[in-house]
Amino acid sequence: MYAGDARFPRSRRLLTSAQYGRVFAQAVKSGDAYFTVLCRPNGLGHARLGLAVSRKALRRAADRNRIKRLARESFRRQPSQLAGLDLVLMARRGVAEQDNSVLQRSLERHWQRLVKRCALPSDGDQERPAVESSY
RNA sequence: GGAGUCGGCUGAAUGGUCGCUGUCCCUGCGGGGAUGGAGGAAAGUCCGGGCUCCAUAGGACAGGAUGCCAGGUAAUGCCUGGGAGGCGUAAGCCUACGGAAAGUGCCACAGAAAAUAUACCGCCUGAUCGGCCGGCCUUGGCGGGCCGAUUCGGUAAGGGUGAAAUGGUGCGGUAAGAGCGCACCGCGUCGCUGGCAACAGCGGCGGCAGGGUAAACCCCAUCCGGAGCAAGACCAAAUAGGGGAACAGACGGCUCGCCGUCACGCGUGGUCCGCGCGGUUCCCGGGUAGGUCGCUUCAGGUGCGCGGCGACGCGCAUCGCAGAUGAAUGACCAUUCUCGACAGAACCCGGCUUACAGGCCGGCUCCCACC
Repeated sequence: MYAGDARFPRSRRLLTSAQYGRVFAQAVKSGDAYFTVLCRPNGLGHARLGLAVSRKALRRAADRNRIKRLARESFRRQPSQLAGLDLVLMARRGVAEQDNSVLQRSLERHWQRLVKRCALPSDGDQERPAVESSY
């Protein structure tokens, strides 16, 4: 029963450019034709969502609003397994042509993938350098 | 009823569940409740204002905008009314609608010629020469007509062109012609009348300037300081740095809060000397992240009355109608219908322009039918 937890208050969002910068600096990615989602553990007890929907990807403001609302709605309805992650969602060019149900399925896939991927290296959360380039 | 034209309105509805956000109330500070929450274009950012900061004695130049007249307005490049020209049977629509008798530039092709005014073709009188024809008479002369060539002149009527050629039509006139003369139209100018004016009407006078292009330069008239809410005002961490105060090991001096000497720590170095740096606490101002204000109550909407042809103005009553800030105004489900367009506030207004599935209402015009 997650109904009581399915809210989206201010604490569940990324609010400053510093918070966005932290995610961009070192992130686990998940991408498809519609979205790219960046993810990084935040050490908090809950998840936080940030949106980066550029004017370049979606020309009309009405389209940008629709995508952002859809993403927030999907994020809000996720069970608490996302807890402890900062997420930044970026829209790609083709999104406006798709209808809501298609995009909703895409978003759910992203959430699940990122939960799995971030679970593995999060053992120590020791932020090993991403430039591990192994030859 | 059909075709057209002008103007206005609308922009799926109802219920349930889960959210976001402004305001108010309650609270055990976890939250709960009530209520408000995109547009006619919120768009393009093309004009005009308010507001804020900066600049500013006054003027000139440059640059830009506007361009028939009058009115409306906070203001306009907007709107209303009027005038002129063009289109349409009409309702109605369109107009960058000052100046080409200031100067400069450009004008392909065609055409005799494209702006200088007449050269060329053509037309016509005369002169000379040649040819042909017929007339008169004293047979050798006289005086003619027509055609051709050359030439002195006269012409601007005509010359396939072209977007455009010294205004058009008619009559007279002439060797041929020509505003050469006359009438009407056109143009210019002067006067009168009507109108605030643009302009219109009427009358007189002048035979009459001379292509187009000014969204080519330009001339004339009028207007214009710059930047924009990331404007601007305030609060203000951490870190670094600036200024100041107090305290900080020992000894000595004196004008009694400063000076001098020696110590101390760190760096350099193998070590000494030497050289460089100097601690703690508090305060002050600048300033970054961040936050607060600006931020929605107004050139405000609606109704009624009055003034005005109208845009609009005045008065009274009444209503409170988004205010976010990584940025709210949504998602899902069900039912119904004519299956739903363009599109999302970001300081605020007034315009213009552009986009738009459909639906509704009204005025006017033309045509057809019927009474």
